[in-house]
Amino acid sequence: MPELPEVETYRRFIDELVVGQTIVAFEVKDAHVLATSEDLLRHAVVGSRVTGTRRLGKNCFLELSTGQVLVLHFGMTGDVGAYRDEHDAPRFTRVALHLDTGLRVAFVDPRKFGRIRLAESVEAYQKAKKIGPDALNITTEQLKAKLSHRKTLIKPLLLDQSITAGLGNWIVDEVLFQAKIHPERIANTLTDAEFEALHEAIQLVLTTAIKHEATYRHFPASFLIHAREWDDSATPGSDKHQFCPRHPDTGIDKNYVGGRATYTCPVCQPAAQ
DNA sequence: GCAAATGTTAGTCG
DNA sequence: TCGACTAACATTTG
Repeated sequence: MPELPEVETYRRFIDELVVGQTIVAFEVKDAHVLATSEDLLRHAVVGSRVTGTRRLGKNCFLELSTGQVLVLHFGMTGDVGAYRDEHDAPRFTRVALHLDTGLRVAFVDPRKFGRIRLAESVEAYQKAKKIGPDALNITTEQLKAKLSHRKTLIKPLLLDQSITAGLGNWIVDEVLFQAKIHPERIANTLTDAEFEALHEAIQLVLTTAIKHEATYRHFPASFLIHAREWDDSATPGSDKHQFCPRHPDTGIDKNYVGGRATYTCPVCQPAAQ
């Protein structure tokens, strides 16, 4: 789940629950998700107050009263939850922050690709990890500057967090569909008009997804996402929602681009020459 | 039982 | 050293 809109939704959830609160315990149920040592994390976090939250791409930050930040990355299957009693802890809770109010905030991650770490600041982390501008803030000019000299496929470039941060697999498919650009187009063949369309589509898809709190089935019917098999309303193998929203007679193609499942409309997104 | 999965990154090869 | 590509990570779900 966690691409930019999900992470923004998690951030808002965390912001409401923990800003102003003091963390009284740092409970580790599975140290696999820790990218900073447990001792160091506990030392930084316990007794600190959370002064604010931030987000950059798919990373969520809790700003601590010590000046440091706790960085949450949710991997492929990360989520957040809140509970009060141990027996209500969500399944796959890996780490829990215990607040002075008695509430516990859970970092939930079945597949354990997510990570929790400590950083000196959001900016330091961004620099160290070479994370590009957030996809909601990048301008058409910046996008063009980073892509127009590249000789490789556009889709893997859009997934590269150092170019712009926050776009994941389904969002890139949706963006390319909305911008009517084939995912295997070579980046340096895009026209100015296509860069404009790309930028506009990024804004459209992200703001729409955040507005619906990343609940896919509430997205407009004009979105390609309804063709993805993991949409609740489309069972694998069925032909429900398998057609282009703009061309009811045209089936959506599924392919692999850069090793990732990729959905396209053959009419809207003509193949690269 | 088998296939697929929303992300990242280390390693390899030119 | 950089760019491009692939495999691997760990586990659940359909």
